[in-house]
Amino acid sequence: MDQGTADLALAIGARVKRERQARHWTLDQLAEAAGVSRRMVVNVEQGGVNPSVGTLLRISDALGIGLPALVEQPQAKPVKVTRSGEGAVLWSGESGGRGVLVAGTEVVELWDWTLEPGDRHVSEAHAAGTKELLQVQHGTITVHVADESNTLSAGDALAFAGDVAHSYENPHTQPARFCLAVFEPVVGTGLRSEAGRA
Amino acid sequence: MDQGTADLALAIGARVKRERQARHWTLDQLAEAAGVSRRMVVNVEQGGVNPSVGTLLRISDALGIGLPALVEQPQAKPVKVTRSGEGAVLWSGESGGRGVLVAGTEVVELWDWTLEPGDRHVSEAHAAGTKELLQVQHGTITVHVADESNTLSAGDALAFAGDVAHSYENPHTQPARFCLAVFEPVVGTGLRSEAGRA
DNA sequence: ACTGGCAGTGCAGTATCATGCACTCATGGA
DNA sequence: TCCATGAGTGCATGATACTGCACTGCCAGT
Repeated sequence: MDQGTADLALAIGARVKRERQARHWTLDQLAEAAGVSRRMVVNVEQGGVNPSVGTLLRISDALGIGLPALVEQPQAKPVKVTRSGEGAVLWSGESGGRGVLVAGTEVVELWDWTLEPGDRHVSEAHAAGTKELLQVQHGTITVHVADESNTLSAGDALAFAGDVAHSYENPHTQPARFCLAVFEPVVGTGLRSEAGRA
Repeated sequence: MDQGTADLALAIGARVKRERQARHWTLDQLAEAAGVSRRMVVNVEQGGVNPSVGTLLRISDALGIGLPALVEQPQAKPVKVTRSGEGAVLWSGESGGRGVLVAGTEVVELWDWTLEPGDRHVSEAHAAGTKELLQVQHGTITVHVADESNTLSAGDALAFAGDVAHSYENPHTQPARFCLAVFEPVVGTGLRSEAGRA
């Protein structure tokens, strides 16, 4: 392993370890979630090996971060100004479904959504960097994110980037309810570092 | 090599070949510039192998494009589904209550908490700036933050700073359940970068 | 002391990445 | 026709990524 590869391996390892610990995951949990051996997770975290992209892909997948983010060389990123995001909008469907903002601070919001059968809520893309996390409490909903649709039943959860157009839909015959956490990065004041296109 | 890895290998190969041909380089030229064997360049271009990051680093270096640009997934999938029962259990009480991480990204986590009668979970103070938002789905819980205690019933919600010691408790006779969103600001070394969205 | 649970190491075995060489095939120019 | 150049293949070989297991050390709880 040459010098450049060794540096990269160390940087990757530091990121993996950091992300794993931020989630309070053990080595075993990450290993199982990623489908690689625990031994390999240790090796990668310590930068002691030159892993294949397949291995890194599985790890980055399990962590929910992009592979490019994992392999970025440590260097200053260009600062990108993001557009202003629209405020959260209360919504109600014609069948009685509604989205209610139940708690919020400047950067995080927690919503309680009820979708009656047939209800559908379409959301514009939010500010860049917005993340949404939801978990279904009962019923079944379908979430569309960027050409992709995911059907979720009670207990299922979903994490996705809210900076693309997305929608929630209840195409079934039973009412559905889910909680939704939205994180919008602060724009205007803070500098937000975004991975720049090379 | 699994399916995801194979797809990625093909995408990488296509990019390498395109970049090489755009420069009117022969296989030998790229191989020598990158310091890898010509045989390996061919294999990578055809997506027939699962190369190590070291190899890809040398190739991306020779081509003058960044490694992240090479490994970007064709259609980035910033969506992660957690199926019911798949979440990592952070805490479980002796009566059967538990806290399960159902969805999370780098900065936000969504938890599904169940507190059986008598259950009590005490949390250390998190990093400065941490915010927690929760809403009770059913039952009644008492949340202690700093010196203050709040009793919440179904539908009630609470937002508070998580950077002080706090605890969740169910001193009643019915099981309780609530969803909890945690936002942890990143105060680290500045190593963190945001995943570039494709 | 005696349990877990987690982080990390050591080692043997297997899969495969990666190399070097020899070869075919196609193109094009003298 | 002969020769040169570049793309791509088949194969034997060495290096190492990756796995699984056993093990140590550490810490918290009882």
